[in-house]
Amino acid sequence: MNAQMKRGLLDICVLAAIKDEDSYGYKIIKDMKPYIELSEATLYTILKRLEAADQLTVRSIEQDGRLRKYYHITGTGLKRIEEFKDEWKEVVLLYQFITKEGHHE
Amino acid sequence: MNAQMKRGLLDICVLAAIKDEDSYGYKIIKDMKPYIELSEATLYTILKRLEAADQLTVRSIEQDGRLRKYYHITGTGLKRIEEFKDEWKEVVLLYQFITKEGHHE
DNA sequence: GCATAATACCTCGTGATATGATGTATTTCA
DNA sequence: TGAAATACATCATATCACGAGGTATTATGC
Repeated sequence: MNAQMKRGLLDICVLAAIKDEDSYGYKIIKDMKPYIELSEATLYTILKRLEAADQLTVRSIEQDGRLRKYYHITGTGLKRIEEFKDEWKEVVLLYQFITKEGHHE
Repeated sequence: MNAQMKRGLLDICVLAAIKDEDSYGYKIIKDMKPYIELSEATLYTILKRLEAADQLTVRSIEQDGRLRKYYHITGTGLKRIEEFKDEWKEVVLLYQFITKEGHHE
């Protein structure tokens, strides 16, 4: 999938990836890989953005001397997913506009 | 629809708007309005981009002293729409990932 | 034992691009 | 006569995905 298409989808995907269970950077990338690929640089940009927007919270855990940051979705984050579902309806209409035959009257 | 979501869709929408019948800037905006709103600044940016990518051709027509530029889709443009349909399948899978309940095993 | 890969975090610079603001010129209509 | 609609255009700005590069630890293969 190209970069333009990803915009508007990636944020929501990351929220979805931590929705049911707190997760951390490396795992999020692996979990999303079958559906969409994103670089670490992209993910950390997104996580920062979502944290600044109060859509997730962070909790640092030291495990065997290795740092791990767990991300937890907030109410605002869950709301964002719900809003996306509404927006999706518009996207589907747009898809129909793109694929329908004979626009002219 | 937010700006991020529009990216990756707008180019294709403009191509779809001229797919069956040549059209010009102002009309394209009006035709797309029920489905997606875009400013003139955005449209002319897109038209320039699509022309540079050989996805459409331009033909200037003087009508009652008023300039009108008609845009015509090329084979490359039609191919782009077809490619988008494939990409759409990935987007739908992504939507399922976002909306499914219980990601954890 | 040692190199390579995997895990796990991070920053910086760049390129692509949607949009508001702004400008030009004509026609239509109240 | 003046406002709105038609129709084009440019520029500056903000957002954002990503490649390139960096640090440190643990696991794996030879």
